[in-house]
Amino acid sequence: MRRVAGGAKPASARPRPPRRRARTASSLRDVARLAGVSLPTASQALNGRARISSETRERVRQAARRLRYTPHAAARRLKLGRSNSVAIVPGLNMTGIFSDLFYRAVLAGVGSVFEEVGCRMLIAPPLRPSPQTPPFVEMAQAREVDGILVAGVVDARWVREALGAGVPVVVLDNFVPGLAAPAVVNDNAGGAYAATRHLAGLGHAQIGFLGAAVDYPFGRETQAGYTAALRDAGLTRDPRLEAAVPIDAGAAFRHALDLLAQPNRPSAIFAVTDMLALGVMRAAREAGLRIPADLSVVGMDDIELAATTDPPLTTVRVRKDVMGATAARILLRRIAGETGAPPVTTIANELVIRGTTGGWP
Amino acid sequence: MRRVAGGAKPASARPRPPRRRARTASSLRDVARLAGVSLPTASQALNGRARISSETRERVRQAARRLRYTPHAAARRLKLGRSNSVAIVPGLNMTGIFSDLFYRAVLAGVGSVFEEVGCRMLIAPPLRPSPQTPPFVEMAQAREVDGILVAGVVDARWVREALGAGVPVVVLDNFVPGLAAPAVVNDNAGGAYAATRHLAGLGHAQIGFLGAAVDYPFGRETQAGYTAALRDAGLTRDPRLEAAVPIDAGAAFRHALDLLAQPNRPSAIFAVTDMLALGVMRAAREAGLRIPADLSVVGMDDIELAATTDPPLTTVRVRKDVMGATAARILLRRIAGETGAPPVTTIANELVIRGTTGGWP
DNA sequence: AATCCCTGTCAAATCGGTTTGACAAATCGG
DNA sequence: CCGATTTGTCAAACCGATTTGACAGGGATT
Repeated sequence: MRRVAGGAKPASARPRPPRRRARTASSLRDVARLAGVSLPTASQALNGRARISSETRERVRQAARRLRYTPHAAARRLKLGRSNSVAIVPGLNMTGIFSDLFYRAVLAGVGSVFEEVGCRMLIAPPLRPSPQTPPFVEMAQAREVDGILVAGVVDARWVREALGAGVPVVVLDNFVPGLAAPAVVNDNAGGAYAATRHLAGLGHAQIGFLGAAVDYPFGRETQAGYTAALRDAGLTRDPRLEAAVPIDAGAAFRHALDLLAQPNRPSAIFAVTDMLALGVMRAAREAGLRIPADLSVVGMDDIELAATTDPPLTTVRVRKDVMGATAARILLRRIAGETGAPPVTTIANELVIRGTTGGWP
Repeated sequence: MRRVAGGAKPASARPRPPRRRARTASSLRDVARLAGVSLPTASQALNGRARISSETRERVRQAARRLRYTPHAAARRLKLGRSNSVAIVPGLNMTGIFSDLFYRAVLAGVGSVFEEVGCRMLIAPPLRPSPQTPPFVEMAQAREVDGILVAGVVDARWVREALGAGVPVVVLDNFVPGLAAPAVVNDNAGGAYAATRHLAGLGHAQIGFLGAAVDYPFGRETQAGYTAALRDAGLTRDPRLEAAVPIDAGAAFRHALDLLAQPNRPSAIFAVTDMLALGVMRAAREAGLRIPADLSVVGMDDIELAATTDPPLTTVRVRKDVMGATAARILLRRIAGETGAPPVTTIANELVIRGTTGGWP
C-alpha cells in the first residue's frame, strides 16, 4: 500500500495518543495532591475515623470541594463489596414495570423506602416465561446489586439461584412455600371475604364472582375468601354465577355480559380487581342495568381510578404502598445480615364503601 | 456498671470474627486455575479477540460454565470506564416515576430500547424544587451511569452540571433553549391546533379551552395551538371560555363546572390532557349535559383510559412510546460518542376521533 | 537520659477484572 | 540452515478507591 504523504491515518499502527479524557472527573489522587497529602490520608480524612489532625482533615475537605470530588462509584463498590443498590424485578404476571396500575402503586411504596436510605433501584428486565436464565440472576451473580425484590409471580428455581449467589431476595405479592425468601402479600382471602360479606349483609343472595385463574395463588385465595363468606352467610354456591377471567377489563366486560344475561342473574358481583369491576360496570350499562339500584358491584385494589368512576366504586382497599414499603424494609434488613424475618408478612386491607353497592331487594 | 457473668455482650469490643463470606462467587482467578491457565489468558479466552488457541478457549469456557462464573460488575466498570447503565430522572412536574399515567407510557418506550441493548435503568430519586444538588448530578460525577434521561421539567443548571461531568443528558418532554442536551418533545402546539380545528370543523363556534399554567412550555404551546386554530377558523377568542388549571381531574372538574354555568357556555371544550377531559366529562354529567349532543369534549394524550370512558373520548394521541424510544436511542448515540443530534426532536401526534365529539348545532 | 506511648502520615496490599507488551515456541520463506 | 514471522501464553501495569501496618517525631514517664 502506498503511503500518502502525511499518512493515510495508520491509526491502529502507531501508539494511540493518550486520548485525553473528555473532561476527566477528579479522583482522590487529585484531591490528595491539591491538599498536599498522600492518597490514603485523603481517604481517611474524608471518610475514615482514623487519627487525622483536624487541620489536615479540613484542608482535604476543602480540596475535595474545590475539585467537586465525588468518589468513583465502581471503585468503591469493588473495594467495599457493596453496590448500595437493589434490583426490582417485574414478575411474570406484570405487563411491564410501568404498565400496571396495581404494581405501580406498590412500587411507589418500595421507592419511598429505598430513596430514604439512598439505595439505588435498578429496574431489571421483566421476567419472561422462557427457560433462559433471567437477567436478575446474572445481576446477582455479578454482584451488581445487594438485594433483589421480585414483584409478582416468579419461578422458584431462579429465586433459589439468586439466593445461591448470596444475594437476598424478597418476593412481593406471591408466597412460594418452602422458599428461603421472605414474602409480603396482601390478605387476598380476607379481602374477598369482606367484600362478599358486605354484599350478603346488604341482602344479596345471588352474588356473582369474577375471579382470576386458580393456577395462581391470587386466584385460589380470592376464591377461598368468597366461598367462605357465602358459607358463613348461609348462602349456597352457584357455579353459574362464577367465572375465572384474565385480569383485563375487556375480558371482564364480556364475561360479565354473560353472567348478566342469565335468567337467574346475580344481583351483585364481586370482581377480584378494580379493572375487572370496571368491565362489569361497563357491561351493566350495556345491559341497561343501573348501579347500584339493579346491580351492586365491588372491586378490589382501590386503584386511583376507583374513586372517580360513576358512581364511585366500592372496593377493598389493598394497602399497596404499605406492601411495598414493608417488602423494602425487610430486604434492607436481610442485606444488613439479619435473618429473623417471618416467611410471610400479610398486609391487611380495608373495605371502602362508595357508591356501587346498595341494599337488595 | 456491673458486668453480669457471661458478659453484657461487649460485641463492639472484641475483633469481629472474619465472617466467612456467605458463599463467595467464583472469580476469574478461579476459572483460570481450574482451566490451568493464567488469569489474563482466561480473560482473553472469554471475551478477547486475541490469539488464543481454540482448544484453550474451549477449556476456559467449560471451566467458567462449571463454576457459574459471572464477571464482577463493579470490577469491569472500574476497568472499562463504562457502567452500562443510565439514570432515569423523574422531573419536577412528575408526581413520581410510578405515579404518572403519561410518563409511565413514555418510560415504557424508553425501557424497551434500553432493555434490548442490555443497558440497565437506574431510577433516580425524583427532582425536588430545592436548591440542593439533586442525586442525579452526583450519579453523573461518580460515573455511576453512562447517561442521563430526564423526564419532564428540570432546572437547566443541574443539567449543565451533569454535562460538565462528561455524562450525556437527554431531556424528554421539555425543551430548554440553549442547553447542550438534546430534547425530545411532543408537538403540543400541533396537537392543540388539530383538536381545536376538529371542533371548529364540526360547526362549534364557542370552543372552550382548559389549559395548563403558561409558565411551563406545555402550557404556552397548547395555548398557542388553540389560539392559532381559532384564528385560522375565523373565530374570535373569548377569555371567558378559557381557564388554566393544574393537571388534575378534580381541578378540571371544578373549572369546567364554572365554564358550563356561564350564560354563554361553550358548546365544546378542548382540554389539554385526558385527565382534564375526564374532569370535564364529569362536570358535564353533573350539569345535566349529554355528551356529545350538548357538549363536545376533546382531550390530549390518549391514555389507556380514554378508550373506555362512556362515551369513549375523542383525543389527540401523543406517541408516548415513540417519544420514549426516540429519546433512549438518542441518548445511546450520545453515549457512543456521536454528537450530531438535533437540539430538538418533535414527535407528531394524531387526532383520534371517538365518541365525545359531534356536530353543532 | 533512656524508655514508652501517642499521634499523624504514608507505603503497600487488595478488590476483580482488562490490556499492553515481552517472550518462547512453532512455522515459514529463501 | 538461518533469519523473519506468526502464534500462544503470561507477567506486569492499571482502573480508583479502602484498609492494614509500619514509621518518624514529640511528649510523658521513670
